[in-house]
Amino acid sequence: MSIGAARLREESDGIRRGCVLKGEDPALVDEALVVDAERRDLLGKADTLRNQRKSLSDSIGEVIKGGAAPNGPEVSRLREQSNWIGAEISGLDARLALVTGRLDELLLRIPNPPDPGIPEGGEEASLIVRSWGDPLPPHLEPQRDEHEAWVRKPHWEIAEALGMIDLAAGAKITGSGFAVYKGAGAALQRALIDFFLDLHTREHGMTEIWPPVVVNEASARGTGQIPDKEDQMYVVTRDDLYLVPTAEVPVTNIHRDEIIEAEQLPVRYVAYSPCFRREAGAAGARTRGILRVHQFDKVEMVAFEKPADSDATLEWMTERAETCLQRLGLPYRVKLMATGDMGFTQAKKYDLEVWAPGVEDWLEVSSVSNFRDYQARRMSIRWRPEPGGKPEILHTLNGSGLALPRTVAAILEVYQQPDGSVSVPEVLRPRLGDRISAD
RNA sequence: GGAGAGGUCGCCUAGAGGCCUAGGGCGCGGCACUGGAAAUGCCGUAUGGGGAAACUCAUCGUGGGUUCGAAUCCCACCCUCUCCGCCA
Repeated sequence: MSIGAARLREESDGIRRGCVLKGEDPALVDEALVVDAERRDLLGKADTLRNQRKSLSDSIGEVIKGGAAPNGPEVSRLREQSNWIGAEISGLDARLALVTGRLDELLLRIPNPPDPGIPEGGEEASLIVRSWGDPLPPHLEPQRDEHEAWVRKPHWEIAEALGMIDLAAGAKITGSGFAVYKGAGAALQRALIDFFLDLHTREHGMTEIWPPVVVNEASARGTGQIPDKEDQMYVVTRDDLYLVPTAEVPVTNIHRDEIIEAEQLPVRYVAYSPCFRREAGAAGARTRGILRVHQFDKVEMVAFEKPADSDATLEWMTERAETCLQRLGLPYRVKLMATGDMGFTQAKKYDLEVWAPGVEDWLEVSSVSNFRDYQARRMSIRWRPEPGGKPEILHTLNGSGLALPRTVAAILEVYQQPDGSVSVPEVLRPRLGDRISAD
């Protein structure tokens, strides 16, 4: 994904400022402008030469049709001229390929400018915009319930006691960071996926997608996993395929290189998929248990919108993710990410953090982003504002709704009971029964 | 995996080195005819790049090659269909 060359020329000041806000070097913009100018210059020259060669070729045809010998002096003279122009074109093409490659490379390093009005700064500047539910204030007696005076356990202890998650088995089968879900643990996964998909399709009107979880290079490139986050992905080298790190990759690529008619918009998908992430170098207290694993499950929302609608859709999509947590009765807060705290490719992003009273921490369970035209440009996903009119790049958004492991962690910690069992959130009871207990 | 056929404009199809700046049909849009419509006729109808514009360049699955010149010939790959093999 990237800024387009045309936009670079038209909005260079804003893009420079975006670089500063996201901690990138604004000089990239000027460098890219220079390379772009060179590219257009070369393009013009090569086009003119091609035009000349075409005329020459045509006249060779004419002359031969007029009776000249194909190997006679007249034809040979024209052929020679054409060859000479051809050599020039080859030279220009070679330089053009070089310059275009250089431009692409520069454009890829220019971040999507943040929307106006987003708090400036790093993580500390990110803003809690609202919260829901009533978590125990972490700074007051976090580990004790004042009525029953029992110690809240972290989810890995609960899960182990109830035989729901077997990390050791996962490590044996595959390696560290792969979990085996068992019994009620497995059923909980299935129930949550089912619940989220039903909610988003039946009540939120999204279209369910069940995508491939292995994708080709073009798809990985389309959503920007290549070259940006290559180290994050598992690669099937024998077939040049990639295990998806999120359903965003296959689902967004559904419409790569397509023009969507205005009346089809908005297109809103929801997809469950397992997600595979190498998480190279990640380890530590906040990754314990199932908080950060190499394979996890997630239900992802993906939207294709008219540019004028993407602001509203970001809010809508965030609320749809919040609905998941509300129905599950899990207290959470919504964080508006500051300019330096969001990713390279997002224009605006909200994180949903659920309160996990056992580990006394806020866990990120959803991230909802508006990419504006940044992602769609690279994938050439367009829409047609006027029937028969010129296609324009549309806007894409996506958001988790929700990621399972941390949701499971929060459910276990919030709904744990003094006797070691876990009561099942109301909405899951039709699928799971009232209670998960050891026997 | 093996053998064969094929991938051309939104869809169907013509096209077999220069007449392709890709023809025809369907669909779609406009206009004419009409009281209104059907039918009919005329015109228009891909995408991207460059250019103020006129215009120009690229793209006939993708990438290479041959040639003065490639939708057309050669090579590799991808995809679809049929048959065979294998198989949840």
